Amino acid sequence: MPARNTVQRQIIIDALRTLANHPTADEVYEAVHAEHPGVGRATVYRTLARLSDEGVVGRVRINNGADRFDHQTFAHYHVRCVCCGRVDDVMAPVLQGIDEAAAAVSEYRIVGYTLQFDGVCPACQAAEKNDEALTA
Amino acid sequence: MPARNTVQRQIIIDALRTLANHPTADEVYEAVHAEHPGVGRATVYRTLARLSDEGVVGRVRINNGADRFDHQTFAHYHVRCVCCGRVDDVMAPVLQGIDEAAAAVSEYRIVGYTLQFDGVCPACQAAEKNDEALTA
DNA sequence: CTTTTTGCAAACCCTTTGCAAGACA
DNA sequence: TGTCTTGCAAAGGGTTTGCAAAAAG
Repeated sequence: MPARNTVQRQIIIDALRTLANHPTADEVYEAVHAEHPGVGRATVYRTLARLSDEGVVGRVRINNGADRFDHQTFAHYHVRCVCCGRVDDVMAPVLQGIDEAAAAVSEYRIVGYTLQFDGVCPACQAAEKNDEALTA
Repeated sequence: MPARNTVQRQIIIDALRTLANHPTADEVYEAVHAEHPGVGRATVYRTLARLSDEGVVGRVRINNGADRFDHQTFAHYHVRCVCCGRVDDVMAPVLQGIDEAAAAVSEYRIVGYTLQFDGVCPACQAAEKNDEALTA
């Protein structure tokens, strides 16, 4: 059953294209709802889930945090700032043969993997330096 | 401030050693609470968090699911069954130089990464075969 | 006209928190 | 004793769900 081309679906796709930097479902909802107060939260969550199932958008799963959505769909990784929660792309070469390596030591049929980096973003690194200067 | 050696702490450590296969905090709570009804859920969550901060136990972060705890603390990966949610160890060699590779293409100071495999466990593979046989 | 989507609100899961009472060192 | 830890219950963040009304094909 192909997805119906509803007004809401298009609004949500457009919002995702407009919003930068991996918005959460709730951020998409806020943006959509601000412009179109009739659109409900459940619709945004349901539609984002469908879109990512269909491969129209990407879903970035974040440890201990809300999932984020990405209008880019090519394979790439993400890094999350442990200080401020910001998420950015990591354009590292995609790991080759890692599924096979896991399959070789497991009884599972491997269907995929998630790799997430944790780090400190430039802004928070700068803030750290300020703190040190003040403390010293 | 070193952790105090409370009765509850020891009970929780023992429960983790006894429980197999990466229990969630709530599963630890159920087990502990069954034996020691006086121990509350908050204590289990707080204590597990401390123990993993101290490196006494491992914490396995699961995408879209409860965190799991592991009395093994050496570095290894995990695979989660997309059908039943079961989590098992993946004793694949730990990736070398991956933090550096990410750091090379990012402005972030990389502090770590999380790698989680998704797959289908042996039991669910068998169940799939049964379904096919019935459908055919 | 049939089936899918929507919107709302309530429910859900997992986890954290405020606070007074209790336990440790 | 002074401080850390506990237990309870309530709140919190993020997401899903039941259902009747509305919209798509």
